[in-house]
Amino acid sequence: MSKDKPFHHRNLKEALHDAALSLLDADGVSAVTIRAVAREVGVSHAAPVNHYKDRQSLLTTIAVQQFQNILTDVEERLGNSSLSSVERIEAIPSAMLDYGLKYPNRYQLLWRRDLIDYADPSILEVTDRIYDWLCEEIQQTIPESTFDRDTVAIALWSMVHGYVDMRQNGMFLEKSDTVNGLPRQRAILDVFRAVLGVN
Amino acid sequence: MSKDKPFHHRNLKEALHDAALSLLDADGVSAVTIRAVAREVGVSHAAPVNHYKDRQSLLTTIAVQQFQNILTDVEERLGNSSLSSVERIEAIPSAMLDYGLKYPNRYQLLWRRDLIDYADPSILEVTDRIYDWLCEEIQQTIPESTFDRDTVAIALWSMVHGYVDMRQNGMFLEKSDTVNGLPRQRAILDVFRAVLGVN
DNA sequence: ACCCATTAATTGACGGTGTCAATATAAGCA
DNA sequence: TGCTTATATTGACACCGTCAATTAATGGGT
Repeated sequence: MSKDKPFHHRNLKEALHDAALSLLDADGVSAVTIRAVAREVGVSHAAPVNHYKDRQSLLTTIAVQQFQNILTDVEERLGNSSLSSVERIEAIPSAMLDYGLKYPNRYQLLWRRDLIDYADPSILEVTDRIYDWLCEEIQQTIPESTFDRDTVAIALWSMVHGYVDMRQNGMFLEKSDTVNGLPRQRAILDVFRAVLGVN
Repeated sequence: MSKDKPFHHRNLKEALHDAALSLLDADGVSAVTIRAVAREVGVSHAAPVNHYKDRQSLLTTIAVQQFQNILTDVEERLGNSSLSSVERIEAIPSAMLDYGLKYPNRYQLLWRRDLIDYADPSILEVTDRIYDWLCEEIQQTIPESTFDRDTVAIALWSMVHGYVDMRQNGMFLEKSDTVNGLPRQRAILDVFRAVLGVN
């Protein structure tokens, strides 16, 4: 051990969070162990307990922050006032698609109910806000649809999530990634435009 | 140790498979450990290695069998000749929905790429056959659609998978489980009927 | 400046896991 | 019978999460 390492780290909590995220991106969620994270930061194996009660607590904190990042991205997209109404509806699906394809390991973590605590109020809050945005935009565009508003929202989000998840599992791999010159994910969204009755 | 227990189990492989499935249903995939399964069958902790190379091998074998069960269910449904064309298309989504809601832990396992080996040829074969059924039925009903056949198939399967997965994660929980007197999953499928252009 | 309560980090232990090597046992066949 | 092979056991190793006991440093009150 280097003699100049101070006993107190001063901001170990953030350092642990960063190290965990880095391990997650590099080697998947199974690599994000309490001990590995501590090792990465250069601290003893039980040090993290002062900042994260247990592994679930650490992973839940990461998930909250990631959902928050997605929400921020969504709100940035919706801040662009030159969008068509259908583009506004697709802001959330597009954000999820982009995020999922860019950070596969993070995306996977977000839906691991055996690892993160969905009862955590802060995670409920941010996912609810994303969902509310989606419903809001749907309501704006199709105020009187043949379909219940929640049904459309759930169907749309489900489709996007299912696509990202299955694709990351290697499903549909033999199918070309592009169809009619467009990426598959674009075609998937086009399918949903038929539901919305807009082009 | 009971003295009458024979050294050789004669069909340990099937016994391990059964025990694993039982643990999976009861306590989730994290409870399906090599040692717990061996314990359940009453055999030493390293006995399973003779029949399953490692944990991934055991879980992959289970996943293959479960996908096979789903395929069998699908083919039984499609054997009913009194179905409308849209009902035929929905045979696979319905089968997945029913399976996912009935066996949440098994369903979760099917999509855990960190636990099962999707490169296994037998798993590719059975998922491909399910996918081919879906494409076949879509082609029968909408031979010339504005959408690529694979796109519709992927979109439909994605929507169903995403719905089951997110619902099991507690998402959409505050939304009523029924809409207009129909279960939510039925409403979701109705949304997709709009895409198919049929009622 | 000192003391002391509080916070933060270390060390060591416990039971659990997967996996491997060495060993023991039984089966099946020549 | 005896030999080969398949199958199961035992024991070890390196991980893991978590906890209790201990040590180190901080910071506020006197």
